Formats: sequence, C-alpha cells, structure tokens
Amino acid sequence: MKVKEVADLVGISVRTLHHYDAIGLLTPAETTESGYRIYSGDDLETLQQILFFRELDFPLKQIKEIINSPAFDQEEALILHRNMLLKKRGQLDQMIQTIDKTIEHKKGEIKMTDKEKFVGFDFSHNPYEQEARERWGDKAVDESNAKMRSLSKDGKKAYGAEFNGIYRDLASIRHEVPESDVAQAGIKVWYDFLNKIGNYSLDAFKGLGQMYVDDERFTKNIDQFGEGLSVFMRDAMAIYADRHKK
Amino acid sequence: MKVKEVADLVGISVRTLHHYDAIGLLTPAETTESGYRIYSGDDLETLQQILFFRELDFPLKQIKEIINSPAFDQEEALILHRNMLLKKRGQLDQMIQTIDKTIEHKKGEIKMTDKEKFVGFDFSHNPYEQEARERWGDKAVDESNAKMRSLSKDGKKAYGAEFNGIYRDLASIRHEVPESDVAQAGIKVWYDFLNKIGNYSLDAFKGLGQMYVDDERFTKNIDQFGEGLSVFMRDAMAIYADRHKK
DNA sequence: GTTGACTCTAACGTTACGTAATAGTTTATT
DNA sequence: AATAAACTATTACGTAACGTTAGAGTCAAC
Repeated sequence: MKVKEVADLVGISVRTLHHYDAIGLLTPAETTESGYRIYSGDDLETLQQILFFRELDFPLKQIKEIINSPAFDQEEALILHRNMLLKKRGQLDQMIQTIDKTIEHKKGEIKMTDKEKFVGFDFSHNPYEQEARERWGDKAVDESNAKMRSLSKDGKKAYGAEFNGIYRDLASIRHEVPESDVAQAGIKVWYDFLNKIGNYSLDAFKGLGQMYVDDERFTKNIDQFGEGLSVFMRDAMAIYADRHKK
Repeated sequence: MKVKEVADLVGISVRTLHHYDAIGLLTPAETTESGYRIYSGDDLETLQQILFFRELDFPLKQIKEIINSPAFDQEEALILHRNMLLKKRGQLDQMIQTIDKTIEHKKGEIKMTDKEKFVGFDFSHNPYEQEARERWGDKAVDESNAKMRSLSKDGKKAYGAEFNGIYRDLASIRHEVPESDVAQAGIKVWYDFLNKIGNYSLDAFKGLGQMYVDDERFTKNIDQFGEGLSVFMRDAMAIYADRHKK
C-alpha cells in the first residue's frame, strides 16, 4: 500500500508517515525504484501499535523503544506510564482547585466593585486578533487594545452598551433574514452603528464593508457568521475607530 | 532591580526574563543606557501574575492577553481554562482505563499463548540497524536478520530468555553502580553473556568491548546508556554472534 | 501526450525556553 | 588605576511532532 492509502485507512496524514519514516519509527517494508514507500501488512500492524501508544500520549521516542522490545517491556512501560498519568491527573486536580479558589476570590471582589466589571470587552481571547494583526499591523492592534484599556469606566460602559445593541441586532438577523441576506443585513447593522458613532470617514466604512463582504467566513454560513463576525467585527471596528476617527 | 536579582527572587531563569521581554510579555520599566534591563515594583507584580497563570498551564500567548485585559476577562479565562482542565482530566481517566484494560488483556494473553508472544524480536524497525549496516556491512546485517527470523519458536524463546536476563542486569546497573562505572559494568554484563553463549572467539569479544568503550553514546551518560545501548547492543550481539560463532 | 492524482524531498514554523558563544559593563580587589 | 570576577546583552541553534508550502518527479487514465 502507498502512503495515502495507509494514511486514509488509519486516519493520519501522509506527512505523519513521512515523519515516522524519517525518524526510523516506521520504515516501510519496501520502496519502489522511484522512491515510493510501499507498506506491508506487517507495517500496518506495527502502525496500529504505534498509534495505540500515541493515543496514550507516549512520546514517539519511547514508542520506538517499546515496539522494538519484547512483550514484557511493553507491560512495564504501560505501568510506568499509568503512574505518570495518575500524577498528571493529580496535578490537574490541583490546578482546578486553585482556579476555583481564585474564581471565588474574584467573585468577592466583583461584588464589591461590581460597577466596572459589567461591560465585557473581551479582546483577550479574540481568536481573530491574529488575523487583525496581519490585516492592520501590530501597532494598530496594540494601540487599539491599549486605548480600550485606558477608557474611563463610563466610557467603557457606553461603548459596551453600543456593542450590546449590535449583538442584539446581529442575533436577530440570524433568525429573521434568509441566509442569503445575512451578509447584507450584517452590513446594515454595521452601517447603522458607524452612523451612530458618527466619526468614521466614508472611506473607512467602504473599506470595512468591502472587507466584510470579501471574507468567506462571513458569507459562508450562518453559524460562522455569528461566531466569527461578531468578534471579528468588534475588533475591526475598534481598530478602525482608532484609526479614522478625528 | 536587574535581571538576576529578579530571577533569583522569583525562582526563574534570566533567560526566561529575556524571553518574556522578547515576546513582549514583560518589558521592564526602564533600561540603562548600556542596555541593562531594570525591573520596577509593578513589573514584579505583573511577573507574579504571569507566573500564576503559567502555573496553571496557560500558554504565554494567552497570559499576555489576559494580563492586558481588565479583571473580568481574567475570570472568564479562568472558567474557560477550568473547563479545558476538566476535559483533560476526563481524557486522562480514559487513558488510564485503556491502559488498565490493556494490561489485563496482556496478562491473559500471555497466559494463553505464552509460547511465541513472549519473544518478539523486531529487528525490522531497529533504529540502529542503519548504523549496524555501516559498521558491519549490509550482508552481515541481512544474514543476521534472516537467521533471527528463521529461528524456531523454542530457539527464539531461549534467545529471548537470555535477553530478558540481560535487560534485567542492565536495568539494575543503572541504579546500582555510580555513573563512572556504568560502562565497565555494562561490559561485564556483556562479557558474561558471551561466555554463557560460549561460542564467541576472544577476538570477537575484544572487538565488541573496544567498540563499546569507544562509542560516545555508551559512556556519555546513564540515560543514553539505557536508551541507546540496550537496543544497539542487542543488534551488535546478534550480528557478532552470526559472524563469529563456529 | 496530456491531465489529474499522487509521491518525493527539502525546509521553515510552532512553544518556551536551555544552552552555548561572543562581547560589553559594572563592581570588587589589589 | 589596573585587573579580575560577576553580571549583562544579543544572536542563534536545539527540542517534539508534525503542518504547511514549494518545487519536481511519477503513475494511471483518457
């Protein structure tokens, strides 16, 4: 069998097989004169073993040793690894406890200072920040983030209220217009927001609108629209706001 | 405070501080004209935060985002991360169970089919085969492999038993003699084995011993001894056995 | 014989630093 | 002040397990 067959059969990538060959973990039984790797039935069995141990989080180095060793070694390795896993689980429990405590602690804090916590800019886990950085450059993103942080409490709150409105609008779009119109409707929400803020040049808006329409993610399907756009858009708006407002 | 002070204070390396500076995670408040990093009290607090999240296994990228965010973000991050940890723990439990099952299974299997299952020479995936080929030539290796495969089941079993003994001896060496003596002790194990087999010329042994001592891998440190030698030695022995026995 | 599907070998990118290597700076000692 | 010791800085390669191009050759079908 050739690489792709094997890869598809067991559900790994061709690259992975190449890699295993490169590190000598699984060298195919034969190779054609043109250099194609041909895997035998035995190779497949070995591969199963490898994947089994990989599933258990063994490093490839160890797997290599294990499959090259008599059976008793495997059992020993399993037991050792089991102990490692138990230890790991203990550590996880520790970490979870620590987090719980911290959250409790913070909760107390929040009740005390409640007021400012409420708004909810979550630029921190923005999965599109990377994309935004590539689109607009690091400086723009960093500056925007900094500006966000430096907003007054009232400023944040106001901004947050705006976003809440947008979120509501976006949410309703998803349920109230046919899929094909989602993009247009989304643009409208956006447009309205920009108008409301009132300090964007028309050019800036055009750029945003075009970008939005161009982006596959936003026109492909509704789920992605909701998931991707709301975050990405917020980011984009913030950055544009930072750049273009006078 | 300068780097080393900080590093020693919180128990991390200078390199780590350099790294955090390089990736923009913690940039010291000021630097002297000569380029020395000077950390402020605020920097130390931030560092504490960083180390806290690091303790919880957050990737630095996320930590960077988190410490750049208002407090409520941190809570959300904590909750998200907590969920991740719970999932991880679930996976660990799965893995442990799988291992337990496998061990049980193997136990049964060994009892059932004991005979051939137990030996298991897999020279086909021997990572040192290439090296062996270079050292001793392809023909020797191929012949040896062929011979291995052609052994009767009892023959394999006997051979396997020998190797089991060697493995045990090697394993004990690693724990029972000082590092400096590992090489010597390893040679002794080897020597004993050869004597037991009883069909090696003294010359063959000399060659083996010398090769063994010459090889960096075997004298450099204990870990490598254990990792490399046990496999390599097995190979070397088989080949020498093939060549020199009469 | 040309296309499409597949294969090969590089070689860089990723995480969080460890580990030199080389060179300049500050502090302590003589 | 001269010298040594201790410290600091900046590259830059190495690690684990592949993902991801990129460029080029191969095989089977039409």
